[in-house]
Amino acid sequence: MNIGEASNASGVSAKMIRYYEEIGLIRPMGRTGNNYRVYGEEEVHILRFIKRARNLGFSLEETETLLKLWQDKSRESAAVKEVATAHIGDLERRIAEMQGMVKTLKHLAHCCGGDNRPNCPILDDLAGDGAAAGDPQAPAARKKMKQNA
Amino acid sequence: MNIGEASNASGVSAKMIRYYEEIGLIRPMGRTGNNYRVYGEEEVHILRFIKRARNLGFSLEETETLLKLWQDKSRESAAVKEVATAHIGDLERRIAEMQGMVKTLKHLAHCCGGDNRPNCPILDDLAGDGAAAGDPQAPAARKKMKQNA
DNA sequence: CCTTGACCTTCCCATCATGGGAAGCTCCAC
DNA sequence: GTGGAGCTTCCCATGATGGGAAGGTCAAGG
Repeated sequence: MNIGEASNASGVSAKMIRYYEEIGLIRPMGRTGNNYRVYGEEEVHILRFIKRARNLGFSLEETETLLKLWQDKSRESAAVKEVATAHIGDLERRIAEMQGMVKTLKHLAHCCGGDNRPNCPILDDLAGDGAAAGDPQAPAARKKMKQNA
Repeated sequence: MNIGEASNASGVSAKMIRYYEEIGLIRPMGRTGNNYRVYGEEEVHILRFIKRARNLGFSLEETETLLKLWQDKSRESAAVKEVATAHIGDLERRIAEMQGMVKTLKHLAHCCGGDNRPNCPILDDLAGDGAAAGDPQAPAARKKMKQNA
């Protein structure tokens, strides 16, 4: 099987298959005399595993961990569950963050006339005219900062 | 005001302030004799606007649009609302996608013993042993593909 | 005066996962 | 043998941000 067929069979683009090989996520494939990579059913299975993990939002690093666990017949399912649970937590954090944005935005959009007049509570909020809800944190190290305003 | 003070006052890192200038999001600042950038209250206000927009998840491109609308006193609030509404839609799409992942993952994690035995439904799912839910789409163009399996 | 160190400058590189595209092969069918 | 689809490698781009080096500047304190 050439890379294109492996791609079709797995749903992973040829570009990504080569990339996964490059970063060591999958083993370098054997080559035919013409220097084409050769794939078998097992490789396709692995690629589908990766694809599925990516579809569930796992990073390539997490995917690698899962892949190794999958191939380790003496794994403990607790290890797998831990990766999954951490990922769930991560997703939920991001979801909550985005939901906060949506909530604020919906409120602002609701208050905005959306007509041909310039007056707009959305811009007012962004400009800080109302009480802005957001971390009022300065980002940089800010260790000593000269205070010579 | 130097860049560090503007950073502290706005919550935008100095690095990002320079970057925003580079990509044209903010106008190049005047320099003092020592080649330091100089900021005033107005610039800090703009930076806070940007910061707030970023906190609400707007891309820099959207932020630029909003910034221009903010500075355009003859804008129509409909234009602002449109940007916000589109962004809300985008966020909701992403939230839904992630919620789908969470739902699947929680189910799988729930079914996983999480003990010292190797047997694991999470890996089984990733390996495609069950009916996998995910787009069964091949990614690449796949226009002609030789089919000589 | 000189040192120290906090600040500024520019420039390059890294992230994360993916795609685009060029240049140059091979292979197959016609 | 020709055309075109497929393969190879290599470089570049994305979006937004951070890290860090190399070097200039400024202010305070010895």
